Amino acid sequence: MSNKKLYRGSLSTIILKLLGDNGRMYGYEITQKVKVLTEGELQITEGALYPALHKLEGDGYLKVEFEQVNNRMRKYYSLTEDGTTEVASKLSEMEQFIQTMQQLINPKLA
Amino acid sequence: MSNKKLYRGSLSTIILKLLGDNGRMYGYEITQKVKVLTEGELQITEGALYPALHKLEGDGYLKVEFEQVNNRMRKYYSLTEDGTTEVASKLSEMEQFIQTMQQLINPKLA
DNA sequence: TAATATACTTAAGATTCTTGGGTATAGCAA
DNA sequence: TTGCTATACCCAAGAATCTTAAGTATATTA
Repeated sequence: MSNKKLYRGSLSTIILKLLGDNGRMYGYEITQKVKVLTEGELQITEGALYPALHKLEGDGYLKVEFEQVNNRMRKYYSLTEDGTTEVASKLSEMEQFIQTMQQLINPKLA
Repeated sequence: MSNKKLYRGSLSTIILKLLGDNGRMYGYEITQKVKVLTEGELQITEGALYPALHKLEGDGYLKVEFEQVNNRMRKYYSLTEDGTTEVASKLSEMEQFIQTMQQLINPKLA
Protein backbone atom coordinates (compact mmCIF):
# COMPACT_ATOMS: atom_id res chain seq x y z
CA MET A 1 0.00 0.00 0.00
CA SER A 2 2.94 2.28 -0.61
CA ASN A 3 2.25 5.98 -0.94
CA LYS A 4 -1.47 5.79 -1.55
CA LYS A 5 -3.51 7.08 1.34
CA LEU A 6 -6.76 6.14 -0.31
CA TYR A 7 -6.07 2.43 0.10
CA ARG A 8 -6.27 2.79 3.86
CA GLY A 9 -9.07 0.64 5.11
CA SER A 10 -9.35 -1.47 1.97
CA LEU A 11 -6.69 -4.09 2.73
CA SER A 12 -8.94 -6.51 4.61
CA THR A 13 -11.50 -6.29 1.81
CA ILE A 14 -8.83 -7.16 -0.73
CA ILE A 15 -7.54 -10.11 1.28
CA LEU A 16 -10.99 -11.53 1.87
CA LYS A 17 -11.96 -11.18 -1.78
CA LEU A 18 -8.81 -12.91 -3.02
CA LEU A 19 -9.31 -15.79 -0.61
CA GLY A 20 -12.91 -16.05 -1.72
CA ASP A 21 -11.81 -16.36 -5.33
CA ASN A 22 -8.78 -18.58 -4.85
CA GLY A 23 -9.77 -20.90 -2.04
CA ARG A 24 -6.54 -20.71 -0.11
CA MET A 25 -3.43 -18.58 -0.32
CA TYR A 26 -0.37 -17.80 1.74
CA GLY A 27 0.79 -14.32 2.62
CA TYR A 28 3.58 -13.87 0.17
CA GLU A 29 1.37 -15.19 -2.59
CA ILE A 30 -1.21 -12.52 -1.82
CA THR A 31 1.32 -9.72 -2.22
CA GLN A 32 2.42 -11.11 -5.58
CA LYS A 33 -1.13 -11.67 -6.79
CA VAL A 34 -2.16 -8.13 -5.96
CA LYS A 35 0.88 -6.75 -7.76
CA VAL A 36 -0.01 -8.68 -10.91
CA LEU A 37 -3.75 -7.96 -10.81
CA THR A 38 -3.19 -4.23 -10.37
CA GLU A 39 -0.30 -4.11 -12.84
CA GLY A 40 2.05 -2.84 -10.17
CA GLU A 41 -0.28 -0.07 -9.01
CA LEU A 42 -0.75 -1.56 -5.58
CA GLN A 43 2.15 -3.07 -3.65
CA ILE A 44 1.12 -4.55 -0.35
CA THR A 45 3.92 -4.32 2.17
CA GLU A 46 4.57 -7.17 4.56
CA GLY A 47 4.36 -4.79 7.50
CA ALA A 48 0.73 -4.17 6.55
CA LEU A 49 -0.19 -7.61 5.30
CA TYR A 50 0.81 -9.90 8.15
CA PRO A 51 -0.80 -7.92 10.96
CA ALA A 52 -3.95 -7.71 8.82
CA LEU A 53 -3.99 -11.48 8.31
CA HIS A 54 -3.53 -12.04 12.03
CA LYS A 55 -6.37 -9.70 12.81
CA LEU A 56 -8.72 -11.37 10.33
CA GLU A 57 -7.79 -14.72 11.84
CA GLY A 58 -8.39 -13.39 15.34
CA ASP A 59 -11.77 -12.06 14.24
CA GLY A 60 -12.69 -15.55 13.10
CA TYR A 61 -12.81 -14.85 9.38
CA LEU A 62 -9.75 -16.89 8.40
CA LYS A 63 -8.36 -20.29 9.32
CA VAL A 64 -4.77 -21.42 8.92
CA GLU A 65 -2.96 -24.53 7.72
CA PHE A 66 0.79 -24.88 7.92
CA GLU A 67 2.63 -26.55 5.11
CA GLN A 68 6.28 -27.28 4.42
CA VAL A 69 7.24 -26.51 0.80
CA ASN A 70 10.82 -26.66 -0.46
CA ASN A 71 12.08 -26.70 3.10
CA ARG A 72 10.27 -23.41 3.79
CA MET A 73 7.22 -22.91 5.94
CA ARG A 74 4.03 -21.59 4.45
CA LYS A 75 0.89 -20.52 6.26
CA TYR A 76 -2.10 -21.11 4.06
CA TYR A 77 -5.14 -19.02 4.85
CA SER A 78 -8.71 -19.74 3.83
CA LEU A 79 -12.14 -18.36 4.69
CA THR A 80 -14.19 -19.64 7.58
CA GLU A 81 -17.96 -19.64 7.33
CA ASP A 82 -18.07 -16.24 8.98
CA GLY A 83 -15.36 -15.15 6.56
CA THR A 84 -17.55 -16.02 3.59
CA THR A 85 -20.34 -13.87 4.99
CA GLU A 86 -17.86 -11.10 5.66
CA VAL A 87 -16.58 -11.05 2.07
CA ALA A 88 -20.05 -10.31 0.77
CA SER A 89 -20.51 -7.59 3.36
CA LYS A 90 -17.14 -5.96 2.63
CA LEU A 91 -17.72 -6.05 -1.10
CA SER A 92 -21.07 -4.35 -0.82
CA GLU A 93 -19.51 -1.71 1.43
CA MET A 94 -16.86 -1.14 -1.20
CA GLU A 95 -19.45 -0.80 -3.94
CA GLN A 96 -21.40 1.64 -1.80
CA PHE A 97 -18.23 3.62 -1.14
CA ILE A 98 -17.37 3.84 -4.84
CA GLN A 99 -20.89 4.91 -5.69
CA THR A 100 -20.89 7.58 -2.99
CA MET A 101 -17.53 8.94 -4.11
CA GLN A 102 -18.77 9.12 -7.66
CA GLN A 103 -21.80 11.08 -6.51
CA LEU A 104 -19.46 13.54 -4.87
CA ILE A 105 -16.90 13.75 -7.60
CA ASN A 106 -18.64 13.39 -10.91
CA PRO A 107 -20.63 16.30 -12.25
CA LYS A 108 -24.31 15.57 -11.73
CA LEU A 109 -25.90 14.39 -14.93
CA ALA A 110 -29.47 14.76 -13.71
CA MET B 1 -17.26 9.70 8.33
CA SER B 2 -19.16 7.66 10.85
CA ASN B 3 -18.62 3.90 10.88
CA LYS B 4 -17.15 3.60 7.40
CA LYS B 5 -13.49 2.70 7.40
CA LEU B 6 -13.23 2.99 3.66
CA TYR B 7 -13.66 6.75 3.80
CA ARG B 8 -10.38 7.08 5.65
CA GLY B 9 -8.06 9.14 3.54
CA SER B 10 -10.73 10.56 1.27
CA LEU B 11 -11.82 13.52 3.37
CA SER B 12 -9.30 16.02 2.02
CA THR B 13 -10.22 15.01 -1.53
CA ILE B 14 -13.88 15.66 -0.77
CA ILE B 15 -13.21 19.05 0.80
CA LEU B 16 -11.00 20.22 -2.05
CA LYS B 17 -13.48 19.08 -4.67
CA LEU B 18 -16.41 20.86 -3.00
CA LEU B 19 -14.43 24.07 -2.70
CA GLY B 20 -13.42 23.75 -6.34
CA ASP B 21 -17.07 23.49 -7.34
CA ASN B 22 -18.54 26.05 -4.98
CA GLY B 23 -15.91 28.76 -4.79
CA ARG B 24 -16.01 29.23 -1.05
CA MET B 25 -17.64 27.45 1.82
CA TYR B 26 -17.49 27.36 5.61
CA GLY B 27 -17.03 24.24 7.68
CA TYR B 28 -20.55 23.65 8.83
CA GLU B 29 -21.79 24.21 5.29
CA ILE B 30 -19.46 21.48 4.05
CA THR B 31 -20.86 18.92 6.48
CA GLN B 32 -24.42 19.74 5.39
CA LYS B 33 -23.57 19.71 1.69
CA VAL B 34 -21.96 16.29 1.93
CA LYS B 35 -24.94 14.91 3.79
CA VAL B 36 -27.29 16.12 1.06
CA LEU B 37 -25.12 15.08 -1.87
CA THR B 38 -24.66 11.56 -0.50
CA GLU B 39 -28.26 11.27 0.67
CA GLY B 40 -27.16 10.76 4.24
CA GLU B 41 -24.64 8.02 3.44
CA LEU B 42 -21.70 10.10 4.52
CA GLN B 43 -21.82 12.22 7.66
CA ILE B 44 -18.66 14.19 8.21
CA THR B 45 -18.05 14.72 11.91
CA GLU B 46 -16.70 18.01 13.15
CA GLY B 47 -13.87 16.22 14.93
CA ALA B 48 -12.64 15.07 11.55
CA LEU B 49 -13.56 18.12 9.48
CA TYR B 50 -11.98 20.99 11.38
CA PRO B 51 -8.55 19.42 11.86
CA ALA B 52 -8.61 18.49 8.16
CA LEU B 53 -9.42 22.07 7.17
CA HIS B 54 -6.62 23.38 9.37
CA LYS B 55 -4.19 20.94 7.83
CA LEU B 56 -5.15 21.88 4.27
CA GLU B 57 -4.74 25.52 5.21
CA GLY B 58 -1.36 24.79 6.76
CA ASP B 59 -0.31 22.97 3.61
CA GLY B 60 -1.14 26.08 1.61
CA TYR B 61 -4.10 24.68 -0.29
CA LEU B 62 -6.78 26.79 1.37
CA LYS B 63 -7.12 30.42 2.39
CA VAL B 64 -9.49 31.81 4.97
CA GLU B 65 -11.78 34.81 5.29
CA PHE B 66 -13.69 35.57 8.47
CA GLU B 67 -17.19 36.86 8.24
CA GLN B 68 -19.83 37.81 10.79
CA VAL B 69 -23.27 36.46 9.87
CA ASN B 70 -26.28 36.75 12.21
CA ASN B 71 -23.97 37.58 15.06
CA ARG B 72 -22.10 34.30 14.52
CA MET B 73 -18.60 33.89 13.17
CA ARG B 74 -17.99 32.01 9.98
CA LYS B 75 -14.68 30.98 8.50
CA TYR B 76 -14.97 30.85 4.75
CA TYR B 77 -12.44 28.65 3.01
CA SER B 78 -11.45 28.82 -0.65
CA LEU B 79 -8.74 27.28 -2.80
CA THR B 80 -5.35 28.88 -3.27
CA GLU B 81 -3.53 28.45 -6.56
CA ASP B 82 -1.73 25.42 -5.15
CA GLY B 83 -5.09 24.17 -3.95
CA THR B 84 -6.49 24.25 -7.46
CA THR B 85 -3.59 22.13 -8.67
CA GLU B 86 -4.08 19.79 -5.74
CA VAL B 87 -7.76 19.23 -6.53
CA ALA B 88 -6.91 17.89 -9.96
CA SER B 89 -4.22 15.67 -8.50
CA LYS B 90 -6.45 14.29 -5.76
CA LEU B 91 -9.28 13.61 -8.19
CA SER B 92 -7.07 11.65 -10.52
CA GLU B 93 -5.74 9.65 -7.56
CA MET B 94 -9.31 8.87 -6.60
CA GLU B 95 -10.17 7.76 -10.12
CA GLN B 96 -7.07 5.57 -10.20
CA PHE B 97 -8.02 4.08 -6.84
CA ILE B 98 -11.53 3.26 -7.98
CA GLN B 99 -10.22 1.69 -11.16
CA THR B 100 -7.71 -0.41 -9.26
CA MET B 101 -10.30 -1.60 -6.77
CA GLN B 102 -12.60 -2.57 -9.61
CA GLN B 103 -9.79 -4.58 -11.19
CA LEU B 104 -9.43 -6.44 -7.91
CA ILE B 105 -13.08 -6.87 -7.15
CA ASN B 106 -14.97 -7.29 -10.38
CA PRO B 107 -14.69 -10.58 -12.22
CA LYS B 108 -12.39 -10.12 -15.19
CA LEU B 109 -14.36 -9.66 -18.37
CA ALA B 110 -11.41 -10.16 -20.69
C1' DT C 1 -37.27 27.27 29.14
C1' DA C 2 -35.31 23.57 27.28
C1' DA C 3 -33.97 21.29 23.14
C1' DT C 4 -32.23 21.74 18.54
C1' DA C 5 -29.61 24.02 14.99
C1' DT C 6 -25.81 26.74 13.89
C1' DA C 7 -20.68 27.37 14.15
C1' DC C 8 -16.09 26.70 15.66
C1' DT C 9 -12.31 24.24 18.61
C1' DT C 10 -9.57 20.69 20.85
C1' DA C 11 -7.67 16.45 23.12
C1' DA C 12 -7.43 11.42 24.22
C1' DG C 13 -7.63 7.19 22.24
C1' DA C 14 -8.24 3.71 18.29
C1' DT C 15 -7.11 1.93 13.92
C1' DT C 16 -4.34 1.14 10.19
C1' DC C 17 -0.75 2.09 7.92
C1' DT C 18 4.80 2.99 6.92
C1' DT C 19 9.35 2.22 7.87
C1' DG C 20 12.75 -0.46 9.15
C1' DG C 21 14.38 -4.05 11.45
C1' DG C 22 14.91 -9.33 12.32
C1' DT C 23 15.14 -14.66 10.99
C1' DA C 24 15.89 -18.19 7.55
C1' DT C 25 16.26 -20.99 3.11
C1' DA C 26 17.21 -21.22 -2.00
C1' DG C 27 19.11 -19.91 -6.26
C1' DC C 28 21.92 -17.26 -9.26
C1' DA C 29 25.75 -14.28 -10.55
C1' DA C 30 30.32 -12.33 -9.85
C1' DT D 1 32.41 -18.51 -2.25
C1' DT D 2 30.37 -14.62 -1.53
C1' DG D 3 27.00 -11.58 -2.00
C1' DC D 4 22.50 -10.30 -4.04
C1' DT D 5 17.75 -11.45 -5.01
C1' DA D 6 13.69 -14.10 -4.19
C1' DT D 7 10.94 -16.54 -1.09
C1' DA D 8 8.56 -16.61 3.46
C1' DC D 9 7.52 -15.40 7.90
C1' DC D 10 7.45 -11.96 12.11
C1' DC D 11 7.42 -7.57 15.02
C1' DA D 12 7.79 -2.74 16.92
C1' DA D 13 8.12 2.41 16.79
C1' DG D 14 6.08 6.10 14.84
C1' DA D 15 2.84 8.64 11.56
C1' DA D 16 -1.60 9.74 9.78
C1' DT D 17 -6.36 10.00 10.13
C1' DC D 18 -10.10 9.12 12.15
C1' DT D 19 -13.85 8.59 16.50
C1' DT D 20 -15.55 10.08 20.64
C1' DA D 21 -16.50 13.36 23.63
C1' DA D 22 -15.97 17.46 25.54
C1' DG D 23 -16.12 22.81 25.54
C1' DT D 24 -17.81 27.66 23.93
C1' DA D 25 -21.47 30.52 22.14
C1' DT D 26 -25.66 32.43 19.60
C1' DA D 27 -30.36 31.74 17.39
C1' DT D 28 -34.57 29.44 16.76
C1' DT D 29 -38.29 26.46 17.77
C1' DA D 30 -41.29 23.61 20.85
